[in-house]
Amino acid sequence: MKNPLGMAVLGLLLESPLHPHAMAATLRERGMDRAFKVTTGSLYDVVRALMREGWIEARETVKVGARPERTIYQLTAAGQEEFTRWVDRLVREPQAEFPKFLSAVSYLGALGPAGAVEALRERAERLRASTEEVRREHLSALQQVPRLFVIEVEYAERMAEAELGWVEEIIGEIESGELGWPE
Amino acid sequence: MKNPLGMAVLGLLLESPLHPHAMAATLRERGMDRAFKVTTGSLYDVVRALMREGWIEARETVKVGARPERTIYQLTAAGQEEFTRWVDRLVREPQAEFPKFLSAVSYLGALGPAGAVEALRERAERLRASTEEVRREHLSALQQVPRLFVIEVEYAERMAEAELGWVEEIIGEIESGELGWPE
DNA sequence: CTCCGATCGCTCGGTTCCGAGTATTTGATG
DNA sequence: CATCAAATACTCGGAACCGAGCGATCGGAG
Repeated sequence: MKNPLGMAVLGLLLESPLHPHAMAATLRERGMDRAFKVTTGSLYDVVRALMREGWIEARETVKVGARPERTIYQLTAAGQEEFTRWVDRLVREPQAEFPKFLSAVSYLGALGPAGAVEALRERAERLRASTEEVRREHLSALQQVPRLFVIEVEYAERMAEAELGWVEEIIGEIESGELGWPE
Repeated sequence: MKNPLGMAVLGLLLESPLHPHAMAATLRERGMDRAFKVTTGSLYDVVRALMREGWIEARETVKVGARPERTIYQLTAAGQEEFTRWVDRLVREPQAEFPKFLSAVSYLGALGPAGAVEALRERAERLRASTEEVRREHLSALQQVPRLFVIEVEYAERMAEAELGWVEEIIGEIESGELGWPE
């Protein structure tokens, strides 16, 4: 049980029992698919794993018309505890992450000064566009729910700003020649 | 071919032909295992995939004593091109990433104000310790190689600082009551 | 010279991931 | 009322991932 989507499922079931499809729909509605990778295949795997661990249980299986059955799951007492432990652990312990940009920057030299500037500029542009959109949605979300419920967006925005700042700075240093280009 | 480890392999082979085990060793020596997830199993899978794509080729298979054979791989012309394209693409196009902390922050509310502060404090502490260590290694690396070759560490440090700053700020806002705790 | 731990180099196979596919129903449109 | 896109709900199997394990060699301590 390492997939954070499992945590998201527990978090949702804390509110009310749901069937997997509804979980995915709810996560997307609330924009939580920015924080959790919500893919249908993984979702059903994760739900099965949560069952194995005894953190959730099937409540009923409903059949409406000739559609596929919906199995509705609910949290167990163990699942409630686990949810809190899970959140706590992930907040407490920084995990080694491997963002793709970090990999790419390791080989920035391969692009040559001009190529690097060009590519970084485009990244900066895209970064500005997407944070602009996030900010807009964030603002409108704040009209409807308390700040604590969308606090992760503040974190995401802050990190995006930091990245953008760094990218712009490096562009400047390449252009000014301050960042030497050996070999 | 999505695994960034493939890009790392191409990057290494740009310098000289190597066998997989040597690739892993080199990546670790240079501290690149902070930017790439280097696991032996995946490495051999990735090398096979690069072969399939025609970006690398087996150069020779050497047998020393009764040890397992070492197959030495080298870059093809197509592989060289692909390497640059790969770096360029990852620099240009921000990818949706799902850091675990972002997931956890989405459910920060579950910890309650006191629990959240406690957990965030510990994270801050660990963050400070690990960045301190990275900074030390970075400084000593700079004595030996040009800045461009370890530029990714500057990025990592910047991002770590941003995260730490945010965490400390939120701790403050929880304690001051500025961040309300509904429900 | 004989252990023993470290290093060398790779394979194996169980898990996890995940998108394409399937099959139905609902709702809107002309 | 016929049609078609969107929503409903899940299954399936190939691909990717990755750590434990394996069998050998080397270097040094006693």
